[in-house]
Amino acid sequence: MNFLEIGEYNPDITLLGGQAFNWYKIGNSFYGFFQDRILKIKFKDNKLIWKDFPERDDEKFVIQYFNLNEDYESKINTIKSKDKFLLESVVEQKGLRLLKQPFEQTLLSFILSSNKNIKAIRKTIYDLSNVYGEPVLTDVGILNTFPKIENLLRLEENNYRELSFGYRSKYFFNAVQKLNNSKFDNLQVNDEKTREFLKSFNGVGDKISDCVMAFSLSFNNITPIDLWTRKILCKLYNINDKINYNDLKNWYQDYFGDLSSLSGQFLFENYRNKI
DNA sequence: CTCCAGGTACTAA
DNA sequence: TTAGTACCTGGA
Repeated sequence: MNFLEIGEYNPDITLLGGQAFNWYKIGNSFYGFFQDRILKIKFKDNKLIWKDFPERDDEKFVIQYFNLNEDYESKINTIKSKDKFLLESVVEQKGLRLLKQPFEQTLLSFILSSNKNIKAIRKTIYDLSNVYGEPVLTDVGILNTFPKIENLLRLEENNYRELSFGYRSKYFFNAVQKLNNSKFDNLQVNDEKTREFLKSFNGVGDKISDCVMAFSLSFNNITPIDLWTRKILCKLYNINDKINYNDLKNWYQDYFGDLSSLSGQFLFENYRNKI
């Protein structure tokens, strides 16, 4: 096992909340499945203990995925001094962090998220991996990776119907083809161009493109607006509930700036976990 | 059984 | 630009 000093960290909220749907908790460890590996992590005494399968000791991947180069503590200090709601959220959801997830997998996963609750999304993505991912031997037996594009290319829309993707089957099928035919080197450079590219995928609208930008592509000033983040603004901050998507997102951006993603995630998890 | 879910596409005004 | 609605399915 390898380890990294990480400071404050809460894997339960970070890995099993609304950002990622590819983690399982087995005992005190978490197993995440990616397109080319299974990653095992455990958190203890401010250390992130990790191991990858197949074993490559790929520390770079772990550091990027968990955002370990950011100054988390100073961000938290800024956020909690913002107002009483943020203070409460930072205390209650202590150790929540943002992830920097691999692009393809994040986009495909969020395409499956529309109009589903988190538990159902996790099940769908588990089923997909279980059937079409590649088996990898780990210390708890065989676990499956998230399928690679090259393997998904062989499938038809109907294969996704069989996995109960429902009306998202067509979106998913089209996205696989499009990902295979697209070049995407500079997705973190220009937010307008990136959003335009993401929304050109069928089944990707405002919300899902923002999720991909915030949880995969490091656009830290974006809070994806869903039912919860909308409810939070309207009830806690007394915003008119007829406000449209972009105005609402702009409100978050104006209020939180570059800490918008992280702040929004704190409010989201805190509100969601209390009901 | 009903209602809802980290929405999107489509249509009509 | 805005409002209304269908959409697959499983969880609560």
